[in-house]
Amino acid sequence: MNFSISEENHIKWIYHLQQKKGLVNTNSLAAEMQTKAASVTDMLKKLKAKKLLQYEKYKGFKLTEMGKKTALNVIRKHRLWEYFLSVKLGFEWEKVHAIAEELEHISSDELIQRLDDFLGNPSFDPHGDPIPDSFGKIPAIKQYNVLQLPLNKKAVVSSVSNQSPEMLEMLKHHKIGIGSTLQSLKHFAFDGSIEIKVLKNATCILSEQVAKNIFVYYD
Amino acid sequence: MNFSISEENHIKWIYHLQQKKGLVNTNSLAAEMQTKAASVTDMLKKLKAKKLLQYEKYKGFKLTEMGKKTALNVIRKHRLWEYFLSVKLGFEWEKVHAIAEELEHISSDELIQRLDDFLGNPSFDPHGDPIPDSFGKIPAIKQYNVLQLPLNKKAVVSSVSNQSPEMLEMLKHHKIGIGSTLQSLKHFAFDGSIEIKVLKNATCILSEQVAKNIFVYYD
DNA sequence: AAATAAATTTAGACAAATCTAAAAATATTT
DNA sequence: AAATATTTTTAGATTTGTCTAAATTTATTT
Ligand SMILES: [Mn+2]
Ligand SMILES: [Mn+2]
Ligand SMILES: [Mn+2]
Ligand SMILES: [Mn+2]
Repeated sequence: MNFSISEENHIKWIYHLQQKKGLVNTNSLAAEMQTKAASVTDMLKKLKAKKLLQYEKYKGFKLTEMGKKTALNVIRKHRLWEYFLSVKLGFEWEKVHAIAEELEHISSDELIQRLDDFLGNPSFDPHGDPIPDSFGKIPAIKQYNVLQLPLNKKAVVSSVSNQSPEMLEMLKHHKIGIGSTLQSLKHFAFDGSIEIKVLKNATCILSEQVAKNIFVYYD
Repeated sequence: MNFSISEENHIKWIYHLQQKKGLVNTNSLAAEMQTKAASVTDMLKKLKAKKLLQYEKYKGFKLTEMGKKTALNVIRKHRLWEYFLSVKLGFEWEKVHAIAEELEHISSDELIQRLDDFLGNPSFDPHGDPIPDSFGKIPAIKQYNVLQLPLNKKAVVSSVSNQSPEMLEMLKHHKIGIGSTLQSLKHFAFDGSIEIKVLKNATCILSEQVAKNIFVYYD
């Protein structure tokens, strides 16, 4: 089934708030989406009619299985596009969200499947959030700070928690980016710095201050 | 200024029909866009109010300079996305148009600039249509059939006029695609076939039947 | 120059998505 | 348990984009 942009946005936000707060109510959804409670009520009725939502008036609401599946598909598209914008087009991380907010509503399933493959089936978006697969399954992969990484274990950079220009300059210099594979080679007790090998590139030293912002995963 | 999806689609079609037929009228625009004449009239008034169109009722209409610029920007986005879908994601050519019809309405200018650079600033979309630059200028580059290409001149593949699976199989085998650089080395009078070198790849022979479908450009 | 045909516009309706203001239901306080 | 506050829903309006059917204008024939 195909849903409107507004329907998709509502479903997605209900999902996010359900995850974060356990339950959602009309006012908090309206606040989050920068709309009015009356508009939310209108949409709730529509989503109920489309069987995306269990809803009894005045009693609250929550997504049906189909609603969840729909939400996860929008989230999947959002995060894949964010990864594309960041890794392929070189966008700064704070700019990708607004653009992905539009791109997530492009409807072609084949587009998303091909994009996913083109990107190398990434597990996390540039903010470190997991990317659901085409079944809506969220990868059960843990992220680690690079400082916690076992020595010599190959791991993939999934996110960086500081995206200042200074940090970007440094990462660029070392040819480290989201999706880079690296190995931790040695920890130095003297200053907490670590030596890492960036696969297909050189070995380098990262200060503790830098390293604590870099997160990786491995299987 | 930002325009709605419907406004952008109308502007784009008026531009196309203006180019092809010299002038556009209400009925032909309605037919082309699969809508009704009355709906077109409504939109014409809106576009006039936004100064995209010169329009006097019953007298006809045509785009203003600003209207043309807007149309060319939508066309630029459409064709860059088509190139992306075809060359980067490997879509068959007949599928890219429908998806680009949605993607062309994503509003970020920076996105398009970065996409253009990421794609290597292509001059033609996969159908051989020229891609306007960010000023709306259409490249004054001529395309040639590969059979007409001067010997040893390096040229870039811009389009292929037959996109059957059999043709695709053959091109894939020779590692020829949109954006490939090649040189024509020799013409054989016996059967009209040509020997070409695909840069960074091997030399190969193309039958006249294949070659007549391949178009290239050079500067 | 009428008469007729074709193209275009208007009038009025409808669906989607939103809003404000008022009413109704539920929750919290006294 | 009343009174009050909060939350949610309804009623009715607005904007955008579309439609059908009728009216109007322009073009083409007789
Ligand atoms: Mn969105
Ligand atoms: Mn994100
Ligand atoms: Mn379109
Ligand atoms: Mn095209």
